[in-house]
Amino acid sequence: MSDSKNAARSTILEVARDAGVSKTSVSRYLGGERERLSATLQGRIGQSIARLGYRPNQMARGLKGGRSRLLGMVVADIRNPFSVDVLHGVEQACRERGFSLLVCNTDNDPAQEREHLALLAAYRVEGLVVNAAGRPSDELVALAEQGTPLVLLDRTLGAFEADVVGLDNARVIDTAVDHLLERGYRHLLYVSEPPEAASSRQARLLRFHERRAQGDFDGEVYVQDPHAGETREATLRKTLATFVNGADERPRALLCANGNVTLAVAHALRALDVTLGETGLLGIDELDWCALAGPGITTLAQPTEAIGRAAVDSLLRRLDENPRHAPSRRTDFVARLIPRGSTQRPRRREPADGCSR
Amino acid sequence: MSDSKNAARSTILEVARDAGVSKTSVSRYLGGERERLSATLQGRIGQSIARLGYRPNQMARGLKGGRSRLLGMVVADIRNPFSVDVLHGVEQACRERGFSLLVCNTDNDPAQEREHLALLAAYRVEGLVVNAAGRPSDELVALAEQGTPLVLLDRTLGAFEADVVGLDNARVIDTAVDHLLERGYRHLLYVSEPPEAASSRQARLLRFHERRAQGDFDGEVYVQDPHAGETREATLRKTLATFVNGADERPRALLCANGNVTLAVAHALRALDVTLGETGLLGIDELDWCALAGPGITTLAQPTEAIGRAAVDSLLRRLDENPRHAPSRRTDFVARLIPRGSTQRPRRREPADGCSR
DNA sequence: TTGTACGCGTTATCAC
DNA sequence: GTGATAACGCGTACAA
Repeated sequence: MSDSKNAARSTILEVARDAGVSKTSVSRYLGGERERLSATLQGRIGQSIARLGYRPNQMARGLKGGRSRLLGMVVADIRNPFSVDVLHGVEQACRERGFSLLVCNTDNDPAQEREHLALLAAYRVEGLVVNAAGRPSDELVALAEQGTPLVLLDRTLGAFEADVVGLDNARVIDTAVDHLLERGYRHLLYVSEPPEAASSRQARLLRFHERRAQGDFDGEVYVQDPHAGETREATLRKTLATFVNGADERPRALLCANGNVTLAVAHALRALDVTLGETGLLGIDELDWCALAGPGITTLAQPTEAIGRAAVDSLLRRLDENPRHAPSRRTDFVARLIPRGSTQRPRRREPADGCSR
Repeated sequence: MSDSKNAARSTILEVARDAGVSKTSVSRYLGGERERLSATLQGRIGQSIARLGYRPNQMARGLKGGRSRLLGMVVADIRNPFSVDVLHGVEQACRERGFSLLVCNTDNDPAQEREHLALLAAYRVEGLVVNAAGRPSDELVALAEQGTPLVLLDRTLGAFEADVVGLDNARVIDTAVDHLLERGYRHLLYVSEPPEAASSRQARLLRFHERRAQGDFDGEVYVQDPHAGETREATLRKTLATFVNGADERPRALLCANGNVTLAVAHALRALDVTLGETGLLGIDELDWCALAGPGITTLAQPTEAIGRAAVDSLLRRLDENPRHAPSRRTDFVARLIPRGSTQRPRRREPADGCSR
């Protein structure tokens, strides 16, 4: 359109000169005080801005007012669809509230987490959404002590004081167990990733133990090998084989603690040629493909986007508060059951037919 | 450890005072000129930094030197696993090269793309990895003209001059078609999202047309309804039903242009109770669950992380170049075939057995 | 209604 | 070796 030269970034001063006004007027024009300027000036300034393709420098802006308009998010595993969905919610909420989001992925590595937190601190983010692995790092504690509002996603961090947004973990286990019992399964194997690393895993596991203690069903627990690779797959497969082919007569079902586990278990069961439904399978976390595997995998869907939005809400609320050290809040969500074929026991029990669908 | 008060962020000046030195010395200490300081000073400064928990303000840093050490990435759809994998590669490469990454998701919305680009410009990112939807926005052109190095991911943008990193689209179609032909399929349906929005889609589609013109097989093309929802599913299902149950005797196969299409097609085929393998299915893009659906879905896996890293490499290389307007480079990658059951035609052809596996 | 002057935290350029 | 001082681009009292 205009003859925008291949010039470098222009500054507010250049705009001012071009329009024949002072920096202040330009600044006001940009800062929402447009009404206080005469129509003449507004026109001239607007023109100059357009002609020069001027963009205010957010760095300088943040430097002055101390408000970076930046929020940070630390994600433990960006390749986990659940995390991405939550991230998506966080992102949208940020945009709506006029903040930008700096996203960091730690790949579940404490070292990377430290590094990223330092970075976010360096950019003076005004708040932080953290989906952390393991114990709170020093960096995180330091940030909290400096008064940076913090929201923990999904996992609490020991005695660490901070707002938490996540699932009602006891309730999700209850829903899962109830569904399985209702469908007639009486011998359950709960498969989880190592619970040490995340409080939500602990909470779910704990509840499973509690329910088992009530005596409605036989219950076992298998904690996955933390080291990825062939070995893990093999051990899982072996464990599942033992469970599935167990001697007892009670209908058996698997309960997967999260989406990753569901994926791994589904692979293992497939390798073992297990018929889903006959052996029950229920996974926490809904995934794109759950309807596609065998007769469909029953899941408990978390309201992922809502969780993300709630995290931002919680953050901004705290940003507005004066006594920054108000008691920490906890926001719990409830998962929604999506019943599919994997928890539908076959009517007749005639194993003669080799057909596995 | 130390008595870190709940104080606000400390500045370089405070550190200087605390250590009884000048800001300059502190700045040198941090800026890699540590050797030029006496051991005494180094000690004092180090202590003070630790005691005050000092972190340099990246905003101020960027303001002065003009180097934000920030790279930007615009992702068209963060919920697409392919995008996330590439992002993961970009992220790692950034870290290794000492840059931070500002990630923006546009949800394929040009308005959001504009907004995000403006934001990235405001933060003075030194380079941009763009996975854009549709035509180049003014914002993008403006950024390019200002000399911000740009790398386009997967899609070129018309006549727009910029480095491009992506797949060799002709080759991936060749590999796909060759595999299907080799497996005996002779009637192919190519399913794609609307090609207008992305050059890579166009390139693949074009190549499919070219191959069909060679006469080795019957070929049809179905372009998905761009509007998501029930209607799209229904039309897709109907189209596939017509194709699969077609009168001709030639073995039929579906070729899906990308991961999203594969997912949609898999759902539709399932609803239609189509036996995979008998009707072939091959998808571009590898997904977590491809081994789980029916007999497994054959895919062509893109080297996603490598693509991400290559994008950053290309970016940084251009950052170092003096004649910023060097001819634009193109980096092409090759997809890897992962054969599974969905392209394995059954040996015997006895439709009497109702078993679908 | 408009302009001047200062400070935000940092680095770079000088002097000492 | 070390330290004062001037930018960097912007917002904002304050003065006019």
